[in-house]
Amino acid sequence: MTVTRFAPSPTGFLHVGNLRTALFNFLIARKSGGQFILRLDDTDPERSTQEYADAIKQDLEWLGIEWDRVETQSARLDRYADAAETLRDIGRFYEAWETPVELDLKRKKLLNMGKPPVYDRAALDLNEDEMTSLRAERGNGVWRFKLDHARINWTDGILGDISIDAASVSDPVLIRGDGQVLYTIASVVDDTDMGITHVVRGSDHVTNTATQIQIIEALGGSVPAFAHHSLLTGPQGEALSKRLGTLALRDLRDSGVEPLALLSHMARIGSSDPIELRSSIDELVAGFDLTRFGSAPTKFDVEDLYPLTAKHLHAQPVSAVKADLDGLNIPADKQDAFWSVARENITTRHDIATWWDLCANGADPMIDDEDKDFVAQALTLLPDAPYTDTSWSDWTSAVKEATGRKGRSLFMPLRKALTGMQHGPDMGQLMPLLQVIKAK
RNA sequence: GCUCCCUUCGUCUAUCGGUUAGGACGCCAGGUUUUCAACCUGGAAAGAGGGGUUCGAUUCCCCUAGGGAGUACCA
Repeated sequence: MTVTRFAPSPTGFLHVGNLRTALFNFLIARKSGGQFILRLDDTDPERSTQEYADAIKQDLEWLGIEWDRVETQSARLDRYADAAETLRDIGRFYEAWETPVELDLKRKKLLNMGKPPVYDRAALDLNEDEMTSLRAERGNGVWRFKLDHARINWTDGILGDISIDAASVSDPVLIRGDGQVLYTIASVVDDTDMGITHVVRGSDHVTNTATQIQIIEALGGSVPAFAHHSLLTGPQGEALSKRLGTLALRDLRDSGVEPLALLSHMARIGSSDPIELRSSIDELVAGFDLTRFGSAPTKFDVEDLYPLTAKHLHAQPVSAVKADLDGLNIPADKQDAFWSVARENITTRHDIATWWDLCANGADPMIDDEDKDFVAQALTLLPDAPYTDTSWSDWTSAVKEATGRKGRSLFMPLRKALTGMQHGPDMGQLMPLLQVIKAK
């Protein structure tokens, strides 16, 4: 059975980049009838918080991305200790005592010589006495996984055949000096234990994947299918990380982006399938195909979400916006009529209020100088509210009769006088809802 | 610096050596509409640069330029 996971660390709010990863894994699982696990990678106690963990769940729930179960790394520390023991037993794990400053120095030295900044494995040459004195002097060292210096190959679900020389990568630190287990091993132990079959993550992880493949093999696990999607960039191709502050899912929600608009966009952007608004998650699942995604960096423009949001809203029945309408104190008997005139003139739900304000409180008239007399004359022919379905046509017919104006020059000045705008809902339908005509 | 990935209309992309280089979104124009939207029709719009290989290169190879990522006792 297909088992996928989304493994955010609860150290911040989810943003569009995270969502893409979550959505891919979710869709793959759903499409094959498999399982989707939400895994909280909280091995870093200094940065992980319960608040962020809760926020992540809320954001996914808002979007309708449902997980089959939640796993938490902090509850699985004994499993990581077991794995560490195994690696020690088979001679693939070694302790090293260089301080961060020393490592930094070594890196710079190699860099200056034009060589890759790879850890030199000096700790491997330590004899028992040296190790004992280092331990006495500096306490516990870090534990590094001893890579097998061969090429690591895999066929990536998106990138195709990848080959990375293990010698170009440092032996990864798996356990810190203070004993804290690091992501690299926690992740592979979890993936193996949880039977993860497909790992889709950002291409910032390709090097991790190379080393993790060796760790999985060393631990006797089976290597899942890996796929690395391209990273999102801003509209100008700039790194998205610079703008992530404004691209948190909760900020998008607050600015009125609709879940299905966001989902429809994120599930297709970067693929050869057209980005179209889907009306349900099931539709998204049905049309999802990982092989259609390219590996080039993908430009993301938050503005693209609004046309989709508008389109989604235009198709919604009044029942879908009941809470919004109630919130504006729109009488129940007027909601149907109001929504049918308002929905095609809004981009987000926030815009609903503008139209209701027009209906309830009227608008400052917009009257061109050359239409002054015409509008004044017309207004004398306009009866007082309430209006009906035929009020607009009755009135405009009377005005036409009295003034001889017709067509656009007849209607537009009247629209502007009543609504203060030259565009908006169908006037015939709007009239019955207008409670105040300020121009009068 | 080193490693990996990448470069086709404004954007996301198709093309497995021979195409009028296709589609979608966006944009523009016309139609329709009292307005906007929607809808219909039409249109503009692309192979980073330079070398090869080949009868023929967007496609294969090399170089250059550019973009993204990694190079942590973060994830």
